[in-house]
Amino acid sequence: MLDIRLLREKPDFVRARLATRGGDLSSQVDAILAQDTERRRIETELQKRNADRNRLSKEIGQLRAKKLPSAELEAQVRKTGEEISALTEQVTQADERQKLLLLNLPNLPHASVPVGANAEANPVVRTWGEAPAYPFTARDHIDLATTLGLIDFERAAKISGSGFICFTNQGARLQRALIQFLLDLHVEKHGYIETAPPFLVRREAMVGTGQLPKFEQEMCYGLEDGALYLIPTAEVPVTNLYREEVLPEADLPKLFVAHTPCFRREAGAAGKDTRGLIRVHQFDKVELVKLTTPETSHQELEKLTADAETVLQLLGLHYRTIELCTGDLGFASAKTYDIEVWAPGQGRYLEVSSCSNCEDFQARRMNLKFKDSEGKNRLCHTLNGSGTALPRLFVALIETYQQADGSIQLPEPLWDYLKVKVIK
RNA sequence: GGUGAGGUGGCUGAGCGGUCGAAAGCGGCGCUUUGCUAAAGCGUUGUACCUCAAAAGGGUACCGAGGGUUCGAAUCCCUCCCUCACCGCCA
Repeated sequence: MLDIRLLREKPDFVRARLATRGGDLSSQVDAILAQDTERRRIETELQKRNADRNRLSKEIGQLRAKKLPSAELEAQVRKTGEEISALTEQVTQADERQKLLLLNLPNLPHASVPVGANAEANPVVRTWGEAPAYPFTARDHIDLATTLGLIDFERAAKISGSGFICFTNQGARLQRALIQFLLDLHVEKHGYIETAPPFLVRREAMVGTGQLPKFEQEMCYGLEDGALYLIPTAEVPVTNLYREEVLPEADLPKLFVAHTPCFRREAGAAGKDTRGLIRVHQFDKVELVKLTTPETSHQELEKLTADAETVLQLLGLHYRTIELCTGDLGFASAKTYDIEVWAPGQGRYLEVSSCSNCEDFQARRMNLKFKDSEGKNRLCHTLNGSGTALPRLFVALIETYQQADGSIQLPEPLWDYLKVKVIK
């Protein structure tokens, strides 16, 4: 959510920044400003009426204390009370309209973000390693996993439908080993605090991080009773942990790592990546979240991205890091790096991590603040990034380390976790 | 799921339906005293929003949330949320 004061004071700046995302956001800005003017007009009127009532009621109290008649004033206040009820209703409605409009407006891209129309304009900021070459035709993960008995696609679909997978045997062990490896890495080497948050959250939490209200249909699973939502990412519960709190500045930055399942409808992606485990409705992910001051957030984003990249470096997986241009930026993000790992069996890069600085966009929605050195309460900045998504890491890993005989020669960091060096 | 207790300012903790944004204590900040510290004394100390060109000033709201009663609600009534305790059930 953007600061309404910024919209009021620099509407042209906001319009210009939003325009770089593409689409018609200017008319939304106009609608918000009109609504804001109207809201303030009614609110000021209401406050005057309230002041009247307070004053008159006090007078009535004084008259009564002196046993003097007060019926006339009482009639007057009763009338004022009716006006107040009507105005209060109007203010509530105006507030709600304005809030809804603001909640549906995306974040401003950071000034450093390259301007571009879509994903084609995303610059590659660095590349690590090289795509491995094979003296045989590289097989894809579906082939490998099925042959080795690592994943049971058919039976998962039988019980849950398409888009669900079941890791089995060494496949399940490999995923568990990866989770353990990732958590240990981020806790022990990168200084994150491990958290194991709820997988079901209230609506407010989803609104706080920006999944709602805009993406209700496309993205999220809600429970029938409407009270709780299945998290699409650990970003939701973890970023919201300190919502509605004022943190001491000395506590920042706060660094969290969490392993959770993620549940996604993927309604907007029908027909894409339907086979295999590239795009599924439920997957595991190790997520990194930071709560910082505005002064350090962009530097923390660089570190967070580097922390995620370390995963791929340690596992010896070729990857590239791209920066999302303005047209490809997510709703809540001011700046995002995507990390894409090479999948030899696919012959393409797969997004395994998306590292974003949401600046104060989420913090304003969730009322997350810190007390600065001068004692003023200011909004925190929030960041998140995958460290990393499990299924796609799994894909890249087995496709990269496949041998001619279809076995998987695991990289050294996983040996202790999996207790074997080769999956065959 | 059942029963009971309770949710007040940074914390502890008062609060008869009117003068309560809220006593008192602690903590924080400032000043005085002091060579320094300690101690003491005095003062000050919430958030959001509206108004104002800005500051100053003025105003409104907020005592878990939302409704209701009333001329007037922290105070009375209802619903919900949450916390704590005990019981039941359960991984």
